[in-house]
Amino acid sequence: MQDSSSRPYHHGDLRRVVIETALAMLREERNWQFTLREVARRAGVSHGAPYKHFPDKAALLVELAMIGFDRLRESLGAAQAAAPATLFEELACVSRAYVAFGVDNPALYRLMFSAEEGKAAGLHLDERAMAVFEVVLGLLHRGQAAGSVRERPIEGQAAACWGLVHGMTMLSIEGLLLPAKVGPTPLDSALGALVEGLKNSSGDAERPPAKGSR
Amino acid sequence: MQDSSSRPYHHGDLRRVVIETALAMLREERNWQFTLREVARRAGVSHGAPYKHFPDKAALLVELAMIGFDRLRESLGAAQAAAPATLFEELACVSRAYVAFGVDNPALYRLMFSAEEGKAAGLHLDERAMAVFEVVLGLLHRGQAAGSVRERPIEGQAAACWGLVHGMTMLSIEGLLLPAKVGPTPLDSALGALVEGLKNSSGDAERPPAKGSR
DNA sequence: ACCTGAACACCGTTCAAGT
DNA sequence: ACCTGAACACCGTTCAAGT
Repeated sequence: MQDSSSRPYHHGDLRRVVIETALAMLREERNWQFTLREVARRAGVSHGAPYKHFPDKAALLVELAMIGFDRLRESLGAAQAAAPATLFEELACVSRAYVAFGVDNPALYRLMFSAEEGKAAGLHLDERAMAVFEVVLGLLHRGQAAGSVRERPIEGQAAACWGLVHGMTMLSIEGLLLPAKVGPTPLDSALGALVEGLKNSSGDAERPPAKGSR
Repeated sequence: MQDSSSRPYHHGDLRRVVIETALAMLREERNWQFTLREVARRAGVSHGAPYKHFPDKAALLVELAMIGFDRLRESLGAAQAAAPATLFEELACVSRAYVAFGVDNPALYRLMFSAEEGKAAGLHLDERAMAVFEVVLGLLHRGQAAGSVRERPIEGQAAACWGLVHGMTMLSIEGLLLPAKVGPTPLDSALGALVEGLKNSSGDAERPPAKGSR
């Protein structure tokens, strides 16, 4: 803050600049296949400079993915705060916010789920992903406590929610949910069906699902 | 067939060889980021040769994706043929076959949903994807005719199934369905919840979903 | 008609050298 | 401590030239 103008170029904090430039490029394209050299070009540094702050291009990608998960979780939190009282309405709001995040940030969202590393970068990435998962988990947990969600192992139901919403997001991004084929509001239809399955439908909740359990 | 041994090298039908080499490489790695030059190397031709059969690397990728969709649809068909009588058991079998296909062919599966073209290549790719979607659609259609699937717009419910199964497949491939977090059989749990929502549950099927319809 | 090999413009990554 | 610029090995793509 003090002498930030003393050396306007030769860059005070690359790293932040690199990250923000990359995020901007992800916002512009729908592929996350940007080139490290162009990031450097846009940031106004030589193409070797980023290597003082990231060991790898992969390391930068992991960093971006983690930021993406953080932002997604924030989006979900905001949607949750603004949601109506009913638990299933809340679930619907959060789901819509999730899909909207993916559709608004297709390149970033796809990058988040392209891992291909995770090993060398430790499990920090998976941790961030799990933070998103736990939003759903907490929601269903409250629902179960309140008696509106049926009494089944909760992780399976949370996985169902995540899977459904993630799947709808990816299909939307890929442009595969053509209204002609899939109806005007596929997400709401899908949520409707799933909610019907999660709901503790007035009495017959204790009955085991089927006869051929085995 | 006739004089296939007259020129054993200098390649009778590259194109098929290129495609099969690429498929083999997709089977070995979990990224679809193979290099065209290595395909040529493995096929024993110069790196320029493939360009006589594919205008682009992207064109080869589209071709591979179409093959992938065809194989997926075949897998689903086989699972359907071997499935038990109940419609929801059939749905479960098909779903399990779907996820298994993705988990067994992670690179190919991810390639199939990486489009990024679709424009120049015409809509042939989307057509193949829709053939997969229509397996689900047909299944639910029969279920509705038999009265076991509730009377809602069927495309939305089919979209729900596709979204759920696609999402579970991708999360599985990405290794994000950790048993510790998600339970031992997340797919079955998820299917259970969804099926509960699709089912025409003995009488109360005609009731509209909620009061705040608007 | 099909394939080769040099060529071009580009990458990711490294490393001595500058400040 | 941080950045530059040449260098290396590699790509995708093109194109004259071979058979």
